[in-house]
Amino acid sequence: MPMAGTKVDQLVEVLKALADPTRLQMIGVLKRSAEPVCICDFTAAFDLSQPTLSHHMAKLRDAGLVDVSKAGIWAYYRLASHLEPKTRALLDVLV
Amino acid sequence: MPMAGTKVDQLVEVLKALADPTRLQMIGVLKRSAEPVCICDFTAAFDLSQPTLSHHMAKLRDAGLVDVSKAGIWAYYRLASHLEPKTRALLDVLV
DNA sequence: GGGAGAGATTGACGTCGGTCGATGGAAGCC
DNA sequence: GGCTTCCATCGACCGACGTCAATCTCTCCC
Repeated sequence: MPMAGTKVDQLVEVLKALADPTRLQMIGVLKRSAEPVCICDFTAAFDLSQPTLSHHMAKLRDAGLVDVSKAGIWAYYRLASHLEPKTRALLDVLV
Repeated sequence: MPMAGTKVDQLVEVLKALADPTRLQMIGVLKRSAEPVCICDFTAAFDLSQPTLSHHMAKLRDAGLVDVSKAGIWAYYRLASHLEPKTRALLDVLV
């Protein structure tokens, strides 16, 4: 089943979203966490500015890897619930 | 088993090598092909210059994804035989 | 209303990455 | 030796990317 079902460009977009140390670790945190995570949790864990982390999270969101739900002041992020099978398998291998 | 065994940076290096349409398709060709493939085969398949394809192949080689063996004028590329389990699983998911 | 806090957006800067043309070997053939 | 072929390397160009400071938006609470 060689590259069947998913177009190359779409797969590349997911890979590019994951091909960054910060974003890969963010996805790892989200995948291991049962609870949604807010940006402020990441600013405490990573030594990066808040805009930078927000930018990384936007990349993950654009790639369809995470869902966000705003609750009051906070934005809660979690792993996307409707991941494609190939993307899901990819994350299972990676983190 | 969250991110166990492989350091994040090493994993990111592999992901960056795969996060390009040309290289992802090159890996697909190599993985599906029982025979080693030379650069000239890629120049026929892709609409890119020979230096560009050689550059992409070097990236795959630096990431440890492919092996090369020179025979006379030709350079034969194949999927690396000593892939890490996680990398192998990654390629099985992708292509 | 006014202040405070969380997060997104903007603008800027430096670096990295993909691409090409030109050049440089190395091997085979006349 | 001289020519051709395959591949790697170099230099250059340009767009994309990661990062930050500054600013904006929105919500909550006094």
